[in-house]
Amino acid sequence: MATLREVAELAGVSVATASRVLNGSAHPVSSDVRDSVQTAAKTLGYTPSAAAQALKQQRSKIIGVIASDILDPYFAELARGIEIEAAKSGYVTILANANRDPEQERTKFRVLREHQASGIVFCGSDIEGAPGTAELARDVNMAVRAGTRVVALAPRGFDSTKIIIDNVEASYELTRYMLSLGHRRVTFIGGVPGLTAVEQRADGYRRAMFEAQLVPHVVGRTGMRQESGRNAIAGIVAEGSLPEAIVCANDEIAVGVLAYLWTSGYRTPEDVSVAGIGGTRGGAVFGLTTMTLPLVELGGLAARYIASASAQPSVPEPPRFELSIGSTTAKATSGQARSQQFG
Amino acid sequence: MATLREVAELAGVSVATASRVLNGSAHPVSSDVRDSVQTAAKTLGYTPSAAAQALKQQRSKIIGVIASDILDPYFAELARGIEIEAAKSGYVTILANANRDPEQERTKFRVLREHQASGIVFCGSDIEGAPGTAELARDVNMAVRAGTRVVALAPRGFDSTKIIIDNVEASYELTRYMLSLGHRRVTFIGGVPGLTAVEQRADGYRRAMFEAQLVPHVVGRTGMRQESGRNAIAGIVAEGSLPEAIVCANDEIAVGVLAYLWTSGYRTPEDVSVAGIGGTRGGAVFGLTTMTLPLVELGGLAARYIASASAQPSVPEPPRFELSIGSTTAKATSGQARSQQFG
DNA sequence: GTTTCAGTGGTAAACGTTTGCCACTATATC
DNA sequence: GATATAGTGGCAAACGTTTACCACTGAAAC
Repeated sequence: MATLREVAELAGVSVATASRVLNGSAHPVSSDVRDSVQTAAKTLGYTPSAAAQALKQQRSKIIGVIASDILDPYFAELARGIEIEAAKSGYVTILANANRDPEQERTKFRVLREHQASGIVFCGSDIEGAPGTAELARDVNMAVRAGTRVVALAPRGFDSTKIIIDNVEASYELTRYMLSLGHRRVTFIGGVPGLTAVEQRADGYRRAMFEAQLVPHVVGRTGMRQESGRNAIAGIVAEGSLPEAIVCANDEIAVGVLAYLWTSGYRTPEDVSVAGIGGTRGGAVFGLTTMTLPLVELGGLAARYIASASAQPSVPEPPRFELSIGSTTAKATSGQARSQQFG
Repeated sequence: MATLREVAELAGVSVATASRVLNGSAHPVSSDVRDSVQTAAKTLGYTPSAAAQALKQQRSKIIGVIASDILDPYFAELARGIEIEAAKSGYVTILANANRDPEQERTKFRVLREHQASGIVFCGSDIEGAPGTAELARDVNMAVRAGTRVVALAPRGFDSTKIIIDNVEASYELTRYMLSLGHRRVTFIGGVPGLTAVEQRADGYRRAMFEAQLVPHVVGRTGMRQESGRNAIAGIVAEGSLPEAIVCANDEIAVGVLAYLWTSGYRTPEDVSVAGIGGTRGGAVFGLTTMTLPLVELGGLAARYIASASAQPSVPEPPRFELSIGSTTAKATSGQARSQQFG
């Protein structure tokens, strides 16, 4: 690999000048010298050493992403948004999966710092009382004070910049929509116990239910994946009663619920209305009613914040959830209300 | 951030010794000195500078991943496998999405090289005749000769190490399974035209059909996503005829097909058998019959090859597809054969 | 005819590691 | 007692950049 020195020699200038030409600097360089350096670089196929630059400048053009579960389209879309926007400013994205485990998050965070990442984005919220949470918070707070840009895209118990969507409102709105369709027996399904984002969504659901003077039912908190939804609804069906409507903790769970219902001979929305929260692309194919979020944009916001040249970039407003009505929800039928019994 | 020099001073030794203790070296160090260095490092919260290490050693512990589409679970699982295995050896994974565009792949490849990645993994095959393919091949071949480890997990027209699964056989086997169920009108759906992996799968399907003296039908080559499957089957239904069985170019397409069928009142496998290729987790929830591949392991293989300490690591055998029979395929019924007409 | 200054280019000192080489000690070998 | 050798530790030179500082030129300002 050609180095700056070789380019400088070929162009007949000093490395300083070559550096100034090749890696944008305020220092002026005459246009003929500039040209000769550029042709020399092209001839030699010069590639700057990111390592040397990082070492010298004490920061590298790296954005770290610590995701809860990259297999969940919600995070995959977020990661993609970050990557697209990062690439525009010449940043690369280091992806780390942490499985919602604070210990793993901490390890990944440390590694990211070793690589002098300019910024680190946490995708996914924390779990109340998970061991290692306090230590992670300590590390993050220290890094933030040291000038590393840390962004959380979900509720987190540390002092990072926060671009956080309103989970409570999302499920509140969605539940109210279900109620507005005439459903009364509305169940909330899924989620990881203690996961802040899920608790918030459950809270929004409960608030809407209480306001309508209905009893909330929260079940199947066995995870955030499609299987969880499948298992949860299987459990409900096994108990012999189907609610009129189901609000799922996320889209994946909702898709799992649909998969079970459809393969078991139930129909949506005739037998039961189902909705998700998240707005991933997967839901769209199933015509899922869901609270959507522009995920790619949200990721982009975080990347742009980190890549921003300004010393104190303004924190962007988080996007808002929007209700996207699909074909998995419909008005309650009188038959529905009578034929089934609420657990 | 504490540097090695600070640690060395606190421990009362030279930086050389500190380096030898903290970053594994063959040079022996007495255990008491070793201890004092380690405690000093702990006290100061020493974090090695990956940039400095990369600069000095001319390679950094980075594995680059160039994926076709990170939103496709197939690649997401692969990426996850790479990440898990990479992390075990202290490597970090840089993820780049290239949308199957050789120009983008080239850009990402260059950036990865700037960061002195030890290795780069291409996930996803190339598209015949796509502009920029030759230039990408030139760059890759140059990098390979320069000692960068490049691994392709799908058919590719450059001289990288290859860990490539047998796409032809996968669809051949799957098609034969469909035929063994008694189906005669078997259609192949989906895929990106010219995408090598898809062409291979289509070829395997055709071979099986020819052998059974049946006319192959390949349709709906509009992409690899769920939407593509949905649209393709919608088109087929609009033409008024449903095949007895459908082999999809990948699992995502198959799920899209199922989504359409189920939401349109068709039943699987009663009305039509559907199968995919890939073995992503998503398919499992729908009970999809599919040719599965241990994707996480496959990714791990690539990572392990790159992280290998040996100068000439042996190239691992690719895993083989295995038929996983779900609930979306069944024996042909006599009614099926008579009631419908093949386009 | 000075002085000032914008424009341009070079010199050299970092940045934080790793590692080849040398030096010293203590023990083993002849 | 001389010599080899294993064990241990330090010195200093890189690795490829960036950038503060200095130097020179020519034109503008006085």
